Amino acid sequence: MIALDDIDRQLLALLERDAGQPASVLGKALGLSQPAAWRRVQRLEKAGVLLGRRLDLDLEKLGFGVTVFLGVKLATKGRVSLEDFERAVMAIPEVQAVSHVLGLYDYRLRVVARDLADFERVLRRRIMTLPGVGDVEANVLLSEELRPGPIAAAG
Amino acid sequence: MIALDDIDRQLLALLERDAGQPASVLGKALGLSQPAAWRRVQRLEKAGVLLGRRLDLDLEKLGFGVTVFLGVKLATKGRVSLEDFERAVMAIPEVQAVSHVLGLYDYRLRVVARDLADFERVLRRRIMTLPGVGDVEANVLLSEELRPGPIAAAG
DNA sequence: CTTGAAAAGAACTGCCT
DNA sequence: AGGCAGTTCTTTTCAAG
Repeated sequence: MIALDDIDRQLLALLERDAGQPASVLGKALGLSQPAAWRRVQRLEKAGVLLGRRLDLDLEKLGFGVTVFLGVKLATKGRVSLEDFERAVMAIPEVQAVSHVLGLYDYRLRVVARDLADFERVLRRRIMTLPGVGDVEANVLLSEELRPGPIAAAG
Repeated sequence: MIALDDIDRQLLALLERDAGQPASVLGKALGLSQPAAWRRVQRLEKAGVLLGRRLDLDLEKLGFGVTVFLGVKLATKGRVSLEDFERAVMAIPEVQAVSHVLGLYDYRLRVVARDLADFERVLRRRIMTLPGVGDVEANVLLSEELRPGPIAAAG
């Protein structure tokens, strides 16, 4: 954790909404000169707070009409099982996120597919055959609302 | 859905890894001139495939040490209930994502908090008191691996 | 921490193939 | 569709207060 002042927080809040803004625009909004705003962004990057910029894509328009959240319980949970499972699950291209969690399930996966038929194929051929998989629970995504980031809201 | 050729796909795959790359670099990697690469990016933005660029932040370094996935069942599920719930849940700053899903739960939430004590406060005071909330299931995030995006992997 | 200037580079435009 | 040349704007470094 690093020391952020109010201006850093405002800066991150602005960038959370649109990471493509030039330093001149950020500076104007914050009452800073363009180089001053630029240096703040640089400092946050070097401090490892700002890891990078990612694309926001329309999955539907790319042909991925189905997103499913999976909860996965492992049948066997030794150290080797976890590593085997993680390696195998990351090799499935449709798996967008693998979260190791504590609770009723051991892993939460975010999986994309062209449609439900395609998802069934992935589930039966790839997921259910993963090493050590026990119970699997699925939630099909209907709609989603995302917040720009934690600073803008919870500052 | 829109028509993308191979070059568009390669372009998106590159941008998924780092959305801050200049068109000159993208062009070099694709065997195109800088304006040609730039025009492709513009076209994808106007087509609505590329929605924008988002920040990738280190939540730990920002003081959000805890992330929890919540599954929420509603007790009453009329049209009004869903809308009431969605409006109320989005007003909680710690809630980073609200996903309306089909399955054992009605909603999946992604919640951040400073620590577990802070999370308990959010859960008891904000989440459990939401209109219409029935069963709630929690998974505490231990670690997470994200893919850069669907194109790089599943093309 | 700021300004202002200057150089380098990226974005954008128009014209041409 | 792509390339080239030129203009505008941003980024980046530097000198200095």
